[in-house]
This record gives sequence, structure tokens and C-alpha cells, in this order.
Amino acid sequence: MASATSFPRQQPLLQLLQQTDGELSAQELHQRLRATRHSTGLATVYRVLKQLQQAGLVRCRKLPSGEAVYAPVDRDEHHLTCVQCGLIQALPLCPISSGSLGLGAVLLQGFRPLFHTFEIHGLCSRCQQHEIAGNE
Amino acid sequence: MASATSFPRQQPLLQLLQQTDGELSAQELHQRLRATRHSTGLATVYRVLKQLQQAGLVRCRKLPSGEAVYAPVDRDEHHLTCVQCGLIQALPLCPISSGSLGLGAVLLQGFRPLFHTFEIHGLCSRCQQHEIAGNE
DNA sequence: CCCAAGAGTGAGAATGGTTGTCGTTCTAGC
DNA sequence: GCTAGAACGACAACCATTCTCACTCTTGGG
Repeated sequence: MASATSFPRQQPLLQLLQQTDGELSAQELHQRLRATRHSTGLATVYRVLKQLQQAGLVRCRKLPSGEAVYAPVDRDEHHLTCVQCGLIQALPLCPISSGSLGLGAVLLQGFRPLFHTFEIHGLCSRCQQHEIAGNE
Repeated sequence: MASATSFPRQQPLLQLLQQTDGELSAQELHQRLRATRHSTGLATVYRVLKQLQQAGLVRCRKLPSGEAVYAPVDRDEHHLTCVQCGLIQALPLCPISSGSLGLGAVLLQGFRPLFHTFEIHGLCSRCQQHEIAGNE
């Protein structure tokens, strides 16, 4: 049986995520761990991140650039992303916690939710201005 | 000035997306266009997809596998994704359209929304059963 | 204490979707 | 027809992620 202590790399990585504001990519986690006494191979960072994600401890989302960023699940933060310049702003709003959402078991059909992502994509104010300038 | 007709590749690609149920990856679009008289280079498929996205005509999301899939913006469909096996189920629910969400201009601070993504990640019923079996 | 079996690990190779490069082709204006 | 500039396609380059495989560590039995 797989006891919780079978994965000694989980703890330092999870702590690092919890101590850090914002989200970290696997590459960044790898870098930062190298600077501590918990240095870890990149492959293992990915393995552990998958374990933590499946255990419901860590959430993950993909940036437009293609890289994945991770944060503790209890962070209920979402984002605005500019489809032109890639700028990311925090979105002080969550469609789930803001109530009214009857995520009933009916809809989920046996699916056990661990975390959710909600993102709005559009144009930041700066890119809107460039757009106007370009059309005149 | 960039007139709308400057991009003759946009129309066939957009139509293909509209005619197709579900989402298509750039690679799939490329394949399918080759089969028509609108055959197009892969680089151009990516270029046009970016244009259509910035024009607010096409939405995009990243699968856990890393590939991006595209659909017309007016499709308001969201998904459940299994973090273990990658299974994707449709989620007959949208946190925005289901009302109550006062996405006021205040929150957006000049950001112009084009589309949004909402996804729930968790364990599908099959993977939950395997998990139980594995722990006993 | 020694040994064997199995799980965990790390370095580096392999993968694959996406983006960049650059010479060619097309279009618009003259 | 001619030129300038944009659009295009084939292919190379990129880079985050995954795979491979030999090595190490732990555990339990002898």
C-alpha cells in the first residue's frame, strides 16, 4: 500500500508553493529547490506535481505560452489574460464561490471535483489603444 | 489599413470550425483543410487562428496534453477533465450565462473580454474506483 | 549483518505542439 | 508591366514535458 510518507519529495515542494505568492511553473520550482537542500531532478518535480494534483493538494493551469503553473488548491484566484500581449491580471471574482452555482451531483455524474479554473481572455486596455491607433 | 478581406484564409478556416461539432486542434484543422481546395500551410493555420482569436471570433483552450483546441466564440461549452486519465466530459453549465454574475466594468478595469474558459478538474468515476481498489 | 525485491530518483534523450526564419508569391497602386 | 509591402509555405528551431534506464534507497526475510 502506498503510504503518505512514500514520497519524501512532496513535502518540500508543497511548502515552497505555499510560501510563494502567485503561481510557479515546474521549471521555476526546479530552480528554487536547487537553491535549497531539497534539490531535485526535473523529472521528479513533474512526477511529484502530478501526484499532488491528483491528491487534490495542488491546482494547475496552462498559460498561453504553453507552460503550466501551479499553486495550492485553496488559492481561489482567477485571471484576465490578454490574447494579444499575454498580460495577466488578477480577477477578484470566482464564479463558484460567488454562490448561486448549484454544482449539483446531478451535473457531475460521479465525477469528483478537485479544483476548477476560470479565465477571461480579451484585450487589455493598452492593446485596445494600439488597435484603435492602427486602424486610423 | 488592414481591411477585413486582407486575410483570405480566415473564411474557410472559420467555416470549418463552425461546421464541426466540438473543438479542433490546429493540427486537425491543418489536416482537414488539406483535404479541401483551401489547403494551407501549418504556420498560416496558426497565424490565422491567432487573428481570429484576437478578432473575438474564435475561442481557444489548452488541453492537459499541451495542445490547444479551438471553437467559435458563440459556443458556450465547458468541461470536466480527469487529472488522472485525461478523460473529458461536457459540462452543461456556464458560470457566466447562468446569470447572477455582475462582471461589472469595475472589475475588468478597461479590459475588454472576448471569451472565457471554465473547467473543473478532478477524478472521473472510473479512476476513483481504481484508486479505491489500489488502496485495499 | 547480508541479501534480494521493489519503489523512487536523476541525467539526458526523445517527443511534439508551437513559433520563427526566410525566400517566394500574391495584391494593390501607379 | 513594375514596385512595395503583405501574406504565404516549407522547414528549422524552440522549449516544456515525458520517457528511458541505470542507479540508489528502503524494507523485510533469512
